[in-house]
Amino acid sequence: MYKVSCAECPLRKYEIFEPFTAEEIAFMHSFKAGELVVEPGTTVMMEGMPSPQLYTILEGLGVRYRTLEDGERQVINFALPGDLIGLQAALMGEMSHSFEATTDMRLCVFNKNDLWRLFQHHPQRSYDLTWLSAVEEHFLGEALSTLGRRSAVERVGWALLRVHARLRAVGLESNGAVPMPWRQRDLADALGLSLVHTNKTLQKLRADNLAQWVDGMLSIPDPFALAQVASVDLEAPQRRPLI
Amino acid sequence: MYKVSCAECPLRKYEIFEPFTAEEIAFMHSFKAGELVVEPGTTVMMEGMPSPQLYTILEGLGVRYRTLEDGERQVINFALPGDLIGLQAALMGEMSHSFEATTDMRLCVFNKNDLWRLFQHHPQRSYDLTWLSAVEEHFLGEALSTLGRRSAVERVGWALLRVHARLRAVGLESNGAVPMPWRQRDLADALGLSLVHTNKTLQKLRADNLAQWVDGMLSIPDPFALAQVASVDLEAPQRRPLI
DNA sequence: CGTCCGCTTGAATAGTTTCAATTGAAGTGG
DNA sequence: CCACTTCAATTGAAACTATTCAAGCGGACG
Repeated sequence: MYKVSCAECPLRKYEIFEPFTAEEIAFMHSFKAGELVVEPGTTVMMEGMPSPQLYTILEGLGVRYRTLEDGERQVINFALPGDLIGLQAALMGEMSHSFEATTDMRLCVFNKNDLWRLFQHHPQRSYDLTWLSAVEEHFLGEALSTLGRRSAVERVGWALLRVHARLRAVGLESNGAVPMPWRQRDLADALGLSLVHTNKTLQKLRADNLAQWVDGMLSIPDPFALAQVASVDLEAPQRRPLI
Repeated sequence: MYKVSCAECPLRKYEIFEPFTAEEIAFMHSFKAGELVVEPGTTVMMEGMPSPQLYTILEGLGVRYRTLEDGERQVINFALPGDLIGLQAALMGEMSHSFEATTDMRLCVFNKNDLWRLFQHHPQRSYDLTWLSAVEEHFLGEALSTLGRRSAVERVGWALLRVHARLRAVGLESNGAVPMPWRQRDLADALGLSLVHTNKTLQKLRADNLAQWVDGMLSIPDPFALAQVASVDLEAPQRRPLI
């Protein structure tokens, strides 16, 4: 664990919209407690457990999931750089889902005690935090409709389009492809489908050249065509990292 | 539209935990813009539309839902007294779901412009708002796992238990029964099941005397038995109204 | 070289949807 | 006051989608 310059911290992204005051920059330095580097497969936060800390993903990809009574797993969503992890634990006392790193990951660590300090002295930042929470709620609502009312092809197509767009938004696209390090098992658990059926659906999309997901890389030759097949509205607002 | 005494406003519930200062009470009076009374079936907020206002349900029951491209409807959740409606529109600019009153309803109206004032001058209240948002996220996660990984009996059982508990929590239980004014169609759309299958599942639960939902009233003779059948963890945290 | 893991395949099964039609209660207009 | 419409709940049967079970394949790794 070591301190890094604020320039490397995603909090800096704010500057695009509104420059920081000297006081604010000083505050953020004090807010950031350090960094955490973890290996693939590491469970960073566990459902039901309290956590004294709050994280922002600096680098790497992960997955948020819940475990059901019968041992089944429901993936809540995939986590990308810029995502905030552990707000629930900070506010509610304990996490309602687990968080696991899928690749090597570098996290920016904040102390949950400092959160209250943020609310007291930085209304703009706390407003943004609430905004972030509202955005999360929005995307969960979208996921809910997908699981509730869509066929396998639509679910898989929707998930690939969303993940692709988000990875592009955080600048992880190269040569028209984005990293997709998760397993078919993860996608199946995210979409409420069996592994077998997810596999067959992926093959269908691959055969029609609508989406290529091979060797941990995903490319979507024609997003509009895939959106058509998956009945997805491409115009829907995309998530953008804030903190 | 007319002003009501603060004693009638749910914001007053805070006093249970922490007395208001004179300044805060004055602030809340200024925050509350008035009241809105609507009839059953009224769409209070529409997905995709901005809204200059923010509501708290004082009385009555409603439903939050999204409409999909193909016209299908996904119920996000059922809304009870104490629930905050329209935070998304206030923060993100537009609603990601619609809100409709199921029964006669009385709403407390706030102006979205005042929200920023809240964040600036009342850190405790804005913290609570974020907390509320985190709780909402928690319950959406629970709904997501239910739709993704559970059978029809489990879904229906889960929904009935949750709604029952929430209605009880806001004091709407009488003679062991709570009001359940929604239609089988609404429940089906909430659970991602067909109407026919929802109907047959309800009948099964009724036959086994696990849940009686007739004439708009719901009673659950033995919650533990139902929780058993539905593989639901009764110990899971319940939502409590905050604002 | 053997084991593990992720991906793939086929066949049988089960759960859920869709279609089509009926009932009863409540509301509407002549 | 009675036909007529409407809406929610209900039923049965047929069709289908997705799950489960079971097995095989290939690459990675010790």
